[in-house]
Amino acid sequence: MPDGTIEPKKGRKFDQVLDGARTVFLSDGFEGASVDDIARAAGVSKATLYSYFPDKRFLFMQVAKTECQRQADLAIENIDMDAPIRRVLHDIATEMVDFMTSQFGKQIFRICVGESDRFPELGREFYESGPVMIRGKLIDFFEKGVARGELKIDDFELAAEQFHELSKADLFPKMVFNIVDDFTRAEKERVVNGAVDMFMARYGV
Amino acid sequence: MPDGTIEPKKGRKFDQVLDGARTVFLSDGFEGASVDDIARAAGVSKATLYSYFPDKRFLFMQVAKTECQRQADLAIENIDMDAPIRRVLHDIATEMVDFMTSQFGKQIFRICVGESDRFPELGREFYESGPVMIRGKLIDFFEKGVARGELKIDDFELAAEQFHELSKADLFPKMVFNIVDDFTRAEKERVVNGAVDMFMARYGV
DNA sequence: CTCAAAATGAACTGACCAGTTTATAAAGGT
DNA sequence: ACCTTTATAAACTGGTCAGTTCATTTTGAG
Repeated sequence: MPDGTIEPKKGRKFDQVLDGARTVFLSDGFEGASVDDIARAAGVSKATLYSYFPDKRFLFMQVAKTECQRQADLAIENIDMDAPIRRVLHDIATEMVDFMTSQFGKQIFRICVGESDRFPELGREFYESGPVMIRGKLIDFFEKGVARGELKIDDFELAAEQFHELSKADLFPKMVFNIVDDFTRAEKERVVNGAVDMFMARYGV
Repeated sequence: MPDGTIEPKKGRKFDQVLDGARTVFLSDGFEGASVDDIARAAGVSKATLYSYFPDKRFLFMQVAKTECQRQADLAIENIDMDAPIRRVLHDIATEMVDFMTSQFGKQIFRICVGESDRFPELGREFYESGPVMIRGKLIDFFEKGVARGELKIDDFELAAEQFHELSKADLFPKMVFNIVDDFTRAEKERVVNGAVDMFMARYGV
């Protein structure tokens, strides 16, 4: 039955393998995940898996790349850039915090950091599709603010990085060192509002 | 020749093993380091190693704990807390940046993050002896500033975390994702001064 | 129905590694 | 010199895992 959906890329079970790999890698990390586990999770034989992907590293890179792109696309386009400044900053910071504290955000960060010696290109991949993209969006927004005479910024790049970093205050270390697993909305709001206040105190006119 | 230095703790080669372990763990991570490598690096037989430490995990924890303590002690006591505010903030931020960008700081962070699922207690250990200690010092300092009427702070803990986070802007992601390995003094100064400016804009009277 | 491409499962290879054992050798204090 | 504690080298156990092979089965198109 060759109906509606076109076969996207490679063979029939390509995506199936990718899905299984995503699940297992995300929960066990790179070393922790065995290829047998992945094959089992994907509902596919090991031989089939190896007919699609040359080795474990390649499979891993593929998963990481795909997921990062997906998440970046997802998070970027639901913010009204024309709302009042404090509002926009608040929304962006909230978005970043929510991503960072999500199960996926946490795991992908952990893996990128943990494996970045083994996979130098993985770190770069993540950096480009995460921090760099966010910084770009922030700078665009700052430029509008300056044009409207509501902000005064000399070093745009630094300002963007500062805001990004501020939005992680307190939450990030607790998250990354496994002190706590989840935060309440109130805990996040405290940090987000703190970031907005600080940013406006420094760069508001 | 039982001369000057007293034997500090356990057997003669205890520290020798610890040193070798530190070297190898720091360069290869936990999984990456083989016990044979460690024994070789320590100039000690595997049997000797196992006569001092019950297993690899324990040895690793010992190394991590020792190193964290050493580094924390080292960094804390060369700042003149009674200098002008901006000066003190500048010095503290510089200290933090220098630690973070050091080979050791980078590696220990990478390992703590990468292994924090395998070793939940490791993350906490590092968190307590690093971020928590720094925050404490910062809060002490802020309180003096407020008492002198030079600062105005409502949420001290948040302010400390914000300053800590600000001091890593730009540098931290580049470091942690292996985009760059080293920063010039000027690159660090840019961020440190940015952190001080922002902090004072928000909390200065 | 037929046949070739795709998938299966299970066994297998080769490598690595944590931790143990053993027989042997070096220290070092008394 | 003696004897116990400590160290050594090397072999060995048992386990895991990436990647391969192959004989067999499933699938799906013409």
